[in-house]
Amino acid sequence: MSAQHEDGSRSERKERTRRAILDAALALTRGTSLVGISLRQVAKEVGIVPTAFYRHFDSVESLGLSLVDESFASLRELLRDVRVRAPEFTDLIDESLAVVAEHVRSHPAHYSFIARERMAGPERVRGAIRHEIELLTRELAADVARLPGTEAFSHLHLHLLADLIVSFVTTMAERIIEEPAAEERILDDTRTQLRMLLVGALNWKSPR
Amino acid sequence: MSAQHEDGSRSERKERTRRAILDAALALTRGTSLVGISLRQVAKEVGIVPTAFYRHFDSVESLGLSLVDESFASLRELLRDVRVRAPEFTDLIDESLAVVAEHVRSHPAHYSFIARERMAGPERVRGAIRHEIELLTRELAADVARLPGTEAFSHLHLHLLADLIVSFVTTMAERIIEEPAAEERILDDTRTQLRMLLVGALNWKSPR
DNA sequence: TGTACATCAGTGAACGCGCGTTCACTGATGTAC
DNA sequence: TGTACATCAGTGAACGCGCGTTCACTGATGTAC
Repeated sequence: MSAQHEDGSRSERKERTRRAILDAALALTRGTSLVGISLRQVAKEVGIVPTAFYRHFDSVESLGLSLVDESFASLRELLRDVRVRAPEFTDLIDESLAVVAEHVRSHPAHYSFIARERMAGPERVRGAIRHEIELLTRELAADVARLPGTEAFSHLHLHLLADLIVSFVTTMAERIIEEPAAEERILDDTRTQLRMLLVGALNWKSPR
Repeated sequence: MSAQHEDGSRSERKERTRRAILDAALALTRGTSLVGISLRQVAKEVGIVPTAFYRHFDSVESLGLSLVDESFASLRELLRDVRVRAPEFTDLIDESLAVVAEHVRSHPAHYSFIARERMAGPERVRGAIRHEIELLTRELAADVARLPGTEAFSHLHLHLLADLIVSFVTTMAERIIEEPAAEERILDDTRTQLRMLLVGALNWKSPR
């Protein structure tokens, strides 16, 4: 009856419990924040005794830091996908957004976790998210620099454009998560907005 | 020594306590969320006994709804300011942003409250914020429709442009709150980004 | 292959603490006459 | 203006509950010989 009677080696079973803890935290924070849930709620959801939690994480906060790592691993995967597939796109904006929407659909918990904890999470979690977004923006700026039409952009302006795109995609992801049934409309709207933006940006020349 | 010995009529003193509760909640949620604080913490901060809280609010959640009302009253005031002063602006973007920055500086707690609770607050608080943002976006769309250069915009595209501007200003406000010392740089960056956007939007013609 | 021992994920009792909420109360302020 | 009563913001004791964390433990799995 006890957990020890399940399949797998000891380390496999430990990893499975760790996974269950991470998933339980993602589920429980839906509609609240890490600061609004307890270690005991997580343990109960997983089906372990509260003290067993400490075999995997020091605290709910350090569990949160692991979720930040995971979520950004999935975002990097997204960026890699777009980068690899971009050369074959006939409409860069349209098809890039479709890839984003697909990722949001397959990792909704990660995207909404980041959206929530970015502003309201424990201090160290907020710091980790801020840092990861900064890295991601820099990666994206390097990608944008390879697009035709951006030759006249200064380093700063490339960064600002990348930053704009990140905030667009963030907003779109938040909206899809909030109202998944409206995904198509949200995609249409964001596409229009990005076109509005890029028509401007690509006619732009950095001063001096 | 007791609270009853302070100045003012009974209703004035009640209002003063109510104000102190609202302010205490704004202070305590800095860096967390309404879901991360307790009624007892608020009462302790104000200097009243926990049960006295109920003379003013049913729960921390309904206190949150009052804070949403307050915060959006301050945002509407901002919008009115910009609207009234816009005709005399020589540079619309530049001077509108300066007004926003000024408001963020004078009501930082309200802006950061909205930024935090928008994604992570109690369900009804999130709903109230979503609703207020929708109303604000509609107001802004009506303002934008009066600008020269927007004649070719459809109703939907006016709304999308207004929505873009709201998300820009939101992002800028979040950044100023996060790093008040960098206000000047953040303003410069946002100004550039808005120009990038508006150069595009004003060259835009709504299809059909 | 079998045995003896080490490891360690998960258990369960116990702790002191802060929580939201109830209730009957106090005493200054407000009001009616 | 003075008196008698009503109102009501704030008090303080009490409640049962879930919290994070400690500790000694159990017993299946892993390892060394």
